[in-house]
Amino acid sequence: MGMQITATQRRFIRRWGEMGTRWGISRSTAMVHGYLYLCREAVNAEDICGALELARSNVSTSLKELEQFRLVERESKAGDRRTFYVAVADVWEMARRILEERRRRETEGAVAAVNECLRAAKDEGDDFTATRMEAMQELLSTAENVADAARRYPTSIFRKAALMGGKLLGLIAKL
Amino acid sequence: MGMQITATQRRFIRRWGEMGTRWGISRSTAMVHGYLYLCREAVNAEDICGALELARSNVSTSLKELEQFRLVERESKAGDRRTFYVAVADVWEMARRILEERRRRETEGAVAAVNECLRAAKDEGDDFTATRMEAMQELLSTAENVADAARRYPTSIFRKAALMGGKLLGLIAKL
DNA sequence: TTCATATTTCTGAAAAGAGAGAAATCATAA
DNA sequence: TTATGATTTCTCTCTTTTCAGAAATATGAA
Repeated sequence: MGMQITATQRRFIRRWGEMGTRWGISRSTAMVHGYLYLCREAVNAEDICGALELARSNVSTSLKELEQFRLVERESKAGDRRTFYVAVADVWEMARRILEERRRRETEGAVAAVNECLRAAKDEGDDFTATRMEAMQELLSTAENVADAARRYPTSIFRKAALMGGKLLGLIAKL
Repeated sequence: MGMQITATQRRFIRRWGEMGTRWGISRSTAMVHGYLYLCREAVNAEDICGALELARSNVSTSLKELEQFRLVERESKAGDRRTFYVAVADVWEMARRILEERRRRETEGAVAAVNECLRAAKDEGDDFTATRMEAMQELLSTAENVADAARRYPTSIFRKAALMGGKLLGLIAKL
């Protein structure tokens, strides 16, 4: 008994899928996420196929990716061998997890790679190049440190910080 | 007289290009940027072609995209009709501009689209859907507000904030 | 204006990515 | 353990993106 979606929900999901493509997430994956976000209770993969008219395999792959992002959670019902899925409902937690996973994918190995080049440039006595690479290196590792620190705090802080917006920046400026 | 690149620089540029693809920037575009970042002085398009072995057209398109990101600036030399290019040298300013342009591309029109769906859901009396869409809407518009605020502050603040890292979050937690 | 050269846009081919369906694997009730 | 059905992986096709080369356009000196 999968949720049958209304035209409005379909429109939202389609939009969400469209946005996903611009975020480096496949359209199907983002649509599956959009659907789950609009579901009241956990649904199984078959339900998703029915509602979104996607191939079963595609839904499977999408769910796997969403689990990597930690945007959906599995659930099992007694006497039912199928897996059910729910989306993280809190949008701030959602945003945080998306950003965290993206950061991970996008800077994975970068620090090490730049470091390697940096050492080579230094060995060759190419000061200018070394300086530039050093700056890049500092940026990348700071980004990693910030992400690490961020992981240790509850979502509520980010919500607070975001809602303070400019005021917070003004505060920092005075430090 | 374009700069001839060393093996180390080539390695760095190749890496940078690779990273670019994960950031939704084409390999060539990221490579052109990497090259400019390692240049001491402004270079022209032909130089870039020579150093990176890319088609002239490709370099042209890449430079145009980099200008959209505001990562490179044009320069003209007296008695030379060609255009010369330099990359923004400060990595923090660079990061800020990349994030700003990405944010713009990735949330462009999203608030309006979600708002439209939200109104429809409300009209239909679908409270659950409306609530979820409202939350999403709040998130997206807050993101836009933060970005707007961020644009008004100098780069130095972000560097400061990033280097404070976890300490800053701890501070906010106490507010 | 004309010529020479710098730059951009157009076009098509090659590479990468997405997604459907089939085949294989895995898990659980009996 | 076996049978049944859920899930994942594989493969092939279709779509999208990237990028080289050609054609068109723009710019500036004479």
